[in-house]
This record gives sequence, C-alpha cells and structure tokens, in this order.
Amino acid sequence: MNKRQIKKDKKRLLIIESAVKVFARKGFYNASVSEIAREAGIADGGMYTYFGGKDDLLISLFEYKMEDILTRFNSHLKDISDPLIKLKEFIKVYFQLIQEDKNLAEVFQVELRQSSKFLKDYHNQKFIDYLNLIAGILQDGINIGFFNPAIDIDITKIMIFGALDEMARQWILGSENVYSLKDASEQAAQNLVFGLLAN
Amino acid sequence: MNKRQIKKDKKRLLIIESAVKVFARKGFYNASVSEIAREAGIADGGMYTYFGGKDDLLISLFEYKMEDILTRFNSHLKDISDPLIKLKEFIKVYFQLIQEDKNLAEVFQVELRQSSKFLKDYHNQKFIDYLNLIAGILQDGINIGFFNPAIDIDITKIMIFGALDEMARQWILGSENVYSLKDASEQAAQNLVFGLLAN
Amino acid sequence: MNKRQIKKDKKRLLIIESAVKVFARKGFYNASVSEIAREAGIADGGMYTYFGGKDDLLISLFEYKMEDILTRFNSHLKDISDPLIKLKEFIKVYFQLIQEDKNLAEVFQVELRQSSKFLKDYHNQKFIDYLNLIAGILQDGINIGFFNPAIDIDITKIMIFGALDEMARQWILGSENVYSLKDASEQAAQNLVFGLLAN
Amino acid sequence: MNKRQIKKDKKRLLIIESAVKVFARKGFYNASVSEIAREAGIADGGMYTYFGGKDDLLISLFEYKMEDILTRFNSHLKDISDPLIKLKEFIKVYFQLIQEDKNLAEVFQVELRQSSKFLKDYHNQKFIDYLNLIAGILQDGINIGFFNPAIDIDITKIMIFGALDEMARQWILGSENVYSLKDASEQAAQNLVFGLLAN
DNA sequence: AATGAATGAGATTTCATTCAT
DNA sequence: CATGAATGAAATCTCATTCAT
Repeated sequence: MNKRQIKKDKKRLLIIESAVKVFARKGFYNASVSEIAREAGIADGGMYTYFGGKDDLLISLFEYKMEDILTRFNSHLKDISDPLIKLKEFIKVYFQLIQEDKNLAEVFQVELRQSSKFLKDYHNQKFIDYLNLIAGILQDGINIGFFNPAIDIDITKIMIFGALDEMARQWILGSENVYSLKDASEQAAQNLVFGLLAN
Repeated sequence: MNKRQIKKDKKRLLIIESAVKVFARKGFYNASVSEIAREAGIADGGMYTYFGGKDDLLISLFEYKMEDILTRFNSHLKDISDPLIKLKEFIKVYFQLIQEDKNLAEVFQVELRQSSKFLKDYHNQKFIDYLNLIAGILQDGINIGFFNPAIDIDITKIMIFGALDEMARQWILGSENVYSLKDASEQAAQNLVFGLLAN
Repeated sequence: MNKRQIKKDKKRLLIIESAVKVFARKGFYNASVSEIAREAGIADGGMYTYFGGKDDLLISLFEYKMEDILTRFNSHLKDISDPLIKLKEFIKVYFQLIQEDKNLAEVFQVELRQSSKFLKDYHNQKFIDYLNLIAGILQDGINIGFFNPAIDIDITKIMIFGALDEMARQWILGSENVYSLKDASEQAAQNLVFGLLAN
Repeated sequence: MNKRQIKKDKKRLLIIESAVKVFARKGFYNASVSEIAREAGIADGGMYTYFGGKDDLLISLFEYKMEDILTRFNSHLKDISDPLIKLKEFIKVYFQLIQEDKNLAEVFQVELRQSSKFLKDYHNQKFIDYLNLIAGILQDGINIGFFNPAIDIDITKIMIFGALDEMARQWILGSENVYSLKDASEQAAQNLVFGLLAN
C-alpha cells in the first residue's frame, strides 16, 4: 500500500469517527455536514472527496464499524465450541462493545433505525451477517442437542437481537435507575437459556 | 359536549390519522407538514390550530394512540389471573395490534425510535405504563411461584419488550421471507417461558 | 343617538384601547390581530366588524386619540394670550399627556413612525393640525413682537415638535438615568425661549 | 490581509448597501430577505453567511454606518475650538450627511425608530457616542462661559438631537413644500443659539 | 352581530452539495 | 487535494382575513 492511500484511509476514518460523535449527539437528520466537518477539523465541503454524500457517509460508517464488530465477535467466539458458553460469551461481548463506545452504540441503536426508512434500497448484508452469528450459535446448539429443536432459528435470532438491543438502548438513554451492563448481561443469559419458569 | 368541540376533536383525530399514514410512508423527517395537510384534506397551515408544530404532532399522536393501546391491553388482560396465560395473551394481543394497523406500527416501531432524541426530555409516562404492564405480569408470576424469583423485573421487562418489538419491526420492514405474526407470537411465548434449553 | 349606536361606539373604543396596549407592548408589526382581540376580550375576527383591517385600526386609533389630544390642548390654551406663557404651557401639557398614558405615548412616538412608511398615502391631517398649534403660537409671538421675526415658522414648528418628541421618547424608552418630565419641561422651555447663549 | 478576507468584507458591505436601499424603499418589516438578496445580486439564502439574520443585518448596518458617521463628525470638528462655531458646524455636517445618502438617512430616521423595540436590549453604544458629541460641545461652551451654565447637558443633548432629527425626517418624508436643508441648518443654529425671543 | 376555525400566501431560515480559487 | 463561499430548493411556521354557523 502506498503512502497516499494510507493517508486517504486515515482521513476517511477521521471523518467516520467525527460523524459517529455528531450523529450520536444530534441524530442523523439534525446533524449538519458542516458540524461533522468542524468536528473532523476539515473544510465544509471536505467529506465529498471521501464520501458520496451524507447518506453514503452513514452507510459507510455502518459498514466500516460493523466489519470491525463482526471481526471482534468472530475472534472472541471462534474457539468456543459449547453453544451455551458461546451464547453467554456473545452476550457479554455485545455489552462490552456497547460500553466501550457509547457514541457508536447510540448511532447503531437509535440512528440506524430511522435511517432504515430512507436507506431502504441498501441491502444490509452486514446486519444479516450479524444476525447469522446468533443463528449459527442456535443451530449448533440444536445440532448437538443442547437447545430445543422446536426453536425457529429465523424468528429466535431476531428475538434475541431485539432483547439485547433494547437492553442496551435503555442503558444508553436511561439516566435514572439504570441497571449495570453486567447485571443486564447475566440476566439476559439466564432468561434466554432457562426461561421465566421457576424450576 | 357541544357541537363545536366534537367537530374539533374529530379534526384532531383526522390529522393524527393522516400523520400516521404519512410518517409511515416517508418517515418523520422526510414527511412534510404540507403533505400531512394534503393527506388530511386541510389547508397547508391547518394543523397549527390543533398542534403546536410537527414535533408536538408526533408526541400527541403517540400519547393518543398509546392511551388507546393501553386501554385495549387492560381490557384484554384484566380477567386473566394465571400469569403464564396472561403473558401469552399479552404477546398475542401485541402482535394483533401490530397487524391491525401496520402504519401505526411502523410509526411506533421505526419513527418514534429516532425521536427518542427529541423525546428525551419529554417524560414518557405512557411508555412507562406500558412497560409496567409487563412488569406486573412478571411480579404476579413470581408471587405465586410460577416464575423464577431470581428474575430482575426491571431488566426483564425491557428484555421482553425489546424481543417483541424487534420481531414486530422486522415483520413490518421485511419484505422477503418474513415469518407470520402467529408463528412469531407462539415462538416468543415458547422461548420466553421455557428458554432455549432442550429438556 | 340610539342605544345601538352607543354600544357600537363603546366597542370601537374598547378595541382601540386594547390595540394601544398591544401595539405599545409588541410594536405594530409584531402585534397580531389575535392578541388585540384577546386583550379586548372579543373573538379573533371580531375587529373586522368595526375596522377595515389592521392598518385601518392603526389609522383610526391615531385619528381618535389625536382628536382627543387636540381638544385637550385647545381647552388648555384657549384662554392664554401671552405667547410665551402659551408656549410654556404647551410644553407642560405635552409632557403631562405623555405621562398620563405611557402606552399611547409609545404608540405615537415609536410605532407611528414606522407606519409612516406603509401609510404613505394617508394624508395625516390631524398631525398637521397638531403642528399648526405650535405654528399658531409662534405666529402670535411674532405678531406682537415677542418672538424674533426672523423665525421661519414652518421650519421651527417641526424643530420644536422634534425636540419635545425626542425628549419624551427617551423618557419612555430609557430605563437608566432618565430625567423627570418636569425637569425636561422646564429645560425645554428655557432653551427654546432663551437659547443656549449665556447672557 | 489576505484576498479572501478582502472579498468577504466587500460582500458584507455590498449586502449592507443593498439592505439600506431596500429598507429605505419598503421599510424594515415589509422588506423581504429575498428582495435584499436580489438587490445585492446574490442567492436567496446568501446573506446568512454574513449575518445572523434579518435583525442582525439591521444592527450590523447601523453599527457599520454609525462608525463611519462618527468618524466623519470627528474629523470635521476636531480642529474647531469655538463651541459656537462647533455647534453650527455640527448642524451643517449633520444635514450634509442626510443629503448625501437619502436612503441611509431614511433607514436611520424612519426604520431604526421602529426597531428601538427590538434594539431595546441591544446596548446602543454608537448612539450614545453620537449624543456625547453634542454633550461635549455643550460642556465646552459652558466651561468657557459662552453657554448658559444652567443648561442641563443630558437633557439638552437629547433635545438638540431630536430637533435636528425631526427636521431631517420631515425633509426626507415630505414631498410637498419642504424647506431646503440649507435653510433648516441656518434656522436650527439660529434658534438653538439665540432662542425664540426677539432681542 | 359574534364567533373562531380555516385558509393559503408569504416570510425566514437551513443546509446538502457544488465548484472556483 | 483542500477550502469555504455560494447556491437555491425546500421546510416550518405565522397570521391577516374570510365566512359558515
């Protein structure tokens, strides 16, 4: 890779990180390109060299970060074979990521929702990959007889994602009486695995 | 109640219903006040007689519809004493409501999320009431020994809400290979109550 | 005069007084017809029965009040023959009127200025009558040899009006270190009559 | 100073001059930002790069022009020591300025009056400086015994300002039988210095 | 005659995007 | 490549006036 390319990539990243901050602060629609530029320390029209526009910036942000996240999930989970532990670990890593970068989390949790509307055409492969991480764990669990074979994987993966997602969102938004992410993590694992019933 | 007041209330409702349609179609930020007015068959500035502005319209819409929803939940659940059946019924009613008014569901599921930004200050009592419906069921279940006393209600109510919410959202957004809401309903109940483990 | 006519006149007056208050508070352009109606305790569109519109209301207000003012000046000054005393008395009455109704004064001082623009066509006879009050005093003074015959009455009447007007305006607007209207009155008379020169 | 800054300053000035023309023609409230832009030959939203809004434009206009005016007064008067001549010269220069830029004069005389409403908070230092020019002349005159020591400077400076101001305003507004500014200038000096009394 | 909801033109302002320097 | 001024479309909101009740 030549020097010029490296420099360009650095700038792309800089703009993405700035956008994450500003989107988290203001929301996608209320964030102005100008403010992102200011945050990045570049000129107003500067991002147009690196991204096609505000929409493209959001998509690129999502793709870039999602790739990173998927990589991290994979590297954390690849050596675990027990699906139960894998699920627990998945939940733990998920909340860790949220905690590490609250700004990014807010963008994912809150802002990407709304954008699903105007980004309808955008085929969201990374999100599908992400859901399939969960699906994979479920499938493994069923295969080796740990998980209930009656589970509909396509439904349940979304259910699990939603459960974790909402717990994270409330933690991010909530100022008062919020649980710790550690508690959330343990409770989620407990509930998902064993259900609500008393034994 | 006099005639004028009745007419006014009708108009308020008409505008709310129109807004639901347009928000569902375009999203909150991409919906223009003009378009809502056109949908409602009133003049461009017409909604300002009934609502303080676009934001207020969204909040009012939320309050109005949420009240209706809470009433329906309560009337459906009030005579059920078994918490297990109550939970199942809650889930069923939830998905029924989604199916009945897809537009409203879309606004609630997708558009109101983004607005959590500007709804941050707005103390969202109706949403709290809704969460407490779930909390109540959980509490009852624990009290009579059906549900696991180790359950943290404040965490779990959010988890359940999130799980159902995301299942509904994917059903609304998903054009391809979506599950039926009936399947979703049953699967959700199954998973929540018994957990993922095989017996 | 029949009863109906009396009632109508009362309402006209009520609206004028309300308009005075609101114009004083907000200025002509920033005052809404609705706010004037609220102040008057009538319906929003109510003033259109009595006045042709917002502009007409301002003109009518001016005419009505100016007539009153001219009457009061005339009744105060009619028995004074000494032009010097007449001038002093004119000044005194002028500031008395200002003090009596600060709202009205503000409308006259500040708001009627701006309106001179859009009311350009409106031939302001009452204002001319008012200026001619001053002109009359000057003319008398010159005739009987008290005032300097070199005085150009048409210029000087405006000068005197401007001097008093500005003193009144600063008193109305000024919150800090304002003079009393009594001091202003005496100083004005002193300066106008004797000039700035030391004797 | 770099080229870009010079260009920006030029544009600011262009917009101010255009605003003066349009405000003079239509009045502040009836002038639209669009029309000012058209007059300046820039795009509709163009002035927002240079000014915060319509109000800010008016204030900036005032500050900019007033600074110029104060400079001109000072350079004209600085070498005159005789307070009597200084006063006469002040009046002459004042009417000269009015004559030179009738548009600006109209804005100052007519439009800024109305704005005293929204300029109320805005601490108007430039206007105070201007009044103090007059105060300085009066003080000098009293000190060297030319002017009557009984003069209250704070009242009289306002009186003189008002007298000149109104003479100017009537000249600007008046289409029929107006005096020449030369006559006004001489008459004002004569009246102020010697008073109305015949000797 | 009074009411006040409805109208709809028009105003200010924002901001993504472009492009000359 | 970077800059940031300029563009101009579009959005929200206001409000004088009308008119059915």
